[in-house]
Amino acid sequence: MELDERKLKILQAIIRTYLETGEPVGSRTISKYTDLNLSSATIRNEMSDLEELGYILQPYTSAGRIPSDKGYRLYVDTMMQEKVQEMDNIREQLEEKAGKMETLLQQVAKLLAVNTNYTTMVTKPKYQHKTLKFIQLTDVDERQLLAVVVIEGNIVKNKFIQLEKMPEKETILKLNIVLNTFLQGLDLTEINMAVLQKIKEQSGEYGPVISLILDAVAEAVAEEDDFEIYTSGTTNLLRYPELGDREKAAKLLETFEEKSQLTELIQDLSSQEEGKEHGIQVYIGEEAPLSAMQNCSMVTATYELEEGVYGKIGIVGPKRMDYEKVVSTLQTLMTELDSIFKRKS
Amino acid sequence: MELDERKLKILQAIIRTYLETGEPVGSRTISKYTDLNLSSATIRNEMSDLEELGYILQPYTSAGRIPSDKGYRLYVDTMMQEKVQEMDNIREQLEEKAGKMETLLQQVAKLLAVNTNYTTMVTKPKYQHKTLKFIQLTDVDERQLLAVVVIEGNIVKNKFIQLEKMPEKETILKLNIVLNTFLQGLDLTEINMAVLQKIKEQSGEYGPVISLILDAVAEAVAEEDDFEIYTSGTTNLLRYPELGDREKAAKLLETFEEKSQLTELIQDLSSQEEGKEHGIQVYIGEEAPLSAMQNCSMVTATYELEEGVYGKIGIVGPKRMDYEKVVSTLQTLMTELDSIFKRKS
DNA sequence: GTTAGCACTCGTTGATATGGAGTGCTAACA
DNA sequence: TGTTAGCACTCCATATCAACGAGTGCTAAC
Repeated sequence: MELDERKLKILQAIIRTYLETGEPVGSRTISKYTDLNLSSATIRNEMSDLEELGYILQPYTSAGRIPSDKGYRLYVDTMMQEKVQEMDNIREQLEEKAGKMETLLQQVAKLLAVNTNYTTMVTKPKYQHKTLKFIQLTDVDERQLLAVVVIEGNIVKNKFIQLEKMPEKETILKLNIVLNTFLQGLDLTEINMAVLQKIKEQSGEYGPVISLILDAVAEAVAEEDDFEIYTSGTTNLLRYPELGDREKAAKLLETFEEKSQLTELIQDLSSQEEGKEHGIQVYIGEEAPLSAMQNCSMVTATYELEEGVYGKIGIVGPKRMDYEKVVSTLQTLMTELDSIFKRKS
Repeated sequence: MELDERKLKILQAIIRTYLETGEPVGSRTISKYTDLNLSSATIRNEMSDLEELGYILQPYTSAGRIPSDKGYRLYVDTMMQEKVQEMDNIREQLEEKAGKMETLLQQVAKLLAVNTNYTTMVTKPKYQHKTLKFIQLTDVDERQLLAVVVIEGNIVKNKFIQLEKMPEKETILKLNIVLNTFLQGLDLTEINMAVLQKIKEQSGEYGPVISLILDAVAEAVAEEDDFEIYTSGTTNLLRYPELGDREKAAKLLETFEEKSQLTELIQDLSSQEEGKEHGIQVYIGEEAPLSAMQNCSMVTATYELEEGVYGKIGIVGPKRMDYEKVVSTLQTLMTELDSIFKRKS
C-alpha cells in the first residue's frame, strides 16, 4: 500500500487541524473542511489505512486521530509551505544591544521566545580555530598584576595575578614583549603546557613570576573553550499540558536551568550534522537525544558570525508545534543576523 | 484576651505540625502529640480563641486549622529554635570556583538551592561608592583601541573603540596619562558629563578621538551600575502545589526568569531596612512587595564582601517553609562567606 | 469505489451517595 | 471554673453511576 495523492491530502489536513486545535481529529471534520468532497465514511477508510501505515494514531479506540512522529516527519519534510514571517523591527530591537555579544545573544533568544511562545536557546559562537591576538600585563596596584588577553573575535579575558612583590616597570614591559612574541597568533589549542614550558625556560630570572602569569593565561584560554548558552521563555513550556504533569514539566525546566545538559545536547547535534551546517534542522519527539524531551520537538538553525564561526539557535516546544511559523521565523532571523554581522566586520 | 503560655504552646504545635505535613491540623492531633495532656475538646476551645485572635484560620468550616500570616510572623519572631545547620564541605564546594565573582555567586545560589529545596537568588555586591582605579588604552589592531577600565573591587570592564585612523603610539601613551590624571580615584557617580566635558576641553587636538573614548568609559561605568542577580533552583517552585495552579506557577517562574523584576524587589527591600543590614529578614506572604509572591515567603540575608560592600542572598519558598532550617542555613553560609572574603583581602 | 446507516466504544461530564475528619455545642464532671 | 465526653453537624474527598456524544468500524446498498 502506498501513499497516493488523496492520502497525502488527508494526512496533511489531519496534521494541520491537529496543530491548530490540539485535539484528535475525526473523519467528519476532514470531510467537511477539505475540498475533496468525500464523505466521512470514505475518509474513515483512508484514515484506517494511514494508521496502518504508521502516519497517524488513535489515543484510544473510537477517538479521532493524531499525527505520529512519522507523520510529523513527513509533514515537515515534504508538506510544509513556508510562509514569510514578518518580524518587524527585529533590527531595532537587536541593534540597540548589539554592542556586547552576550547581551545580543540573550536578546536574540528573548525575541524569538516572545515571537513564537516557545522556549529558545542560543549558543555563543564557537570559533573553530581561535587565535590569541594580544596579551598585556599591567600593574594595577602594589600587589596585583592585571593580564588582559584578547582573542580573535575581540573576546577579552581579564585575570588578576597576586604577587608578593611587584616587578619593575621595565620588567613588566619586557614580559609583555616576551609573551606576545611567543603567543601572538597562536591557535588557542596550541597553547598547551609544552609551549608554556618553553617560555618558562627562556624567561630565566623571572621564573616564579612568569609561572604565575602563564597559569593565568592558560586559565583564560581554557575559559574561552567552554561554550555558553542563553535561554529564554522557559516558562512557556508550562503552557502546553501535553508536555506532561507538573513532575515532567519540572524535569524539562530543570534541563533548561542546568545549562550543562543543553550544552551536551547541542554538541551532540552539531557532530551529527556535519556538512549541512546551514540548514534548519527539525527534531521530532525521540529524535532529540534527550530523554526529558520525548514529548517535545526542537528546531535548530546554525548562524554564521563570520567565516568559520558558527553558533546555534534552537526552539523547543511541544510536538504539536507550529513548524511553519517557527521555521520561517528562524529563517527571517538568520537573514537579519547575517546582515548585522556582515555589516559590522 | 491574651496569649497565655498554653495558647502559645498550642499555636507552636499547630505551626510545627503544619510545616511538616502541609495539611490542616485538627484538635485531636495536637491533643495526642503534645505533652499538655489536654483533651481534644479543650484544645478545640483554645483553637477557637486562637482563631479569633487571628493567629490561625480554617480553610473551610469543620476543617483543621492552618497558620495565618500573623501566626507565622509570631512563630518566626519568637518561637523558632535555631538549630545549627551543618553544611559540610561548603568551603570545598565554593573555593574551587572562588576565582571569579560571578561563578562564585552562582555557586552560592546553587548550593543553597540544593540544600534547601527552595529557590534562591544572590545579588552581586553593590559598592556604595566605587572609585575608578585605573584606565588603560591599548591599540589592538589597526582600527581598534581597547579600553580597560578597572574599578575598585577589581572589577574590570573592556570596551572596544572603532577608529578611522589609529593615533601614534606616543599619543596613546599621552591619552593614558591624561585619562588617569583626571579620572583615577574618582567615585563612579562623579564621572558625569561635566567631568568628561572638562577632559574634552583640555584635550585639544585629540578632540574627536577622546570623545569616542570617553563615551566608552561612560558606558563602562554605567554598566557597572546596574546590578546583577543570580538565581538557582527555580524549578523547585513547582514542587509546592500550594503555590497555585500551572498558571500561577508560571507567573512566579517568569519573575525569576525576568531578572529585572527581582532587581527591583531587592532594591525595594534594601531601602526599607536601613540600619539593620546584618540581620536576616523574613517576609511572609504579602509582606513581600511583589504580587506574584503572595503565597510565598522569602528569607533574605545581607553579606558583606568588605567594608561597605553589601550583597543580598534570598530564599523563596512556600509560606509553609522550614524557616528554622532556612535561617540557620543562611547563617552558616554567611559565616563561611565572611571568612572566605576576609581571608582573600 | 463511495456512501448511508447503525451498533458499539470510550472518554467526559455531572449528579448522587458515602465516608471520614474535624468542628461547635451541650451537659456532666472534678 | 476549667476540663472532658458525647453527639449532631459540616464539608471535602472519593467513588459510583448514568447520560452524552464524538468518533469508529462494519455492512449493505448505490
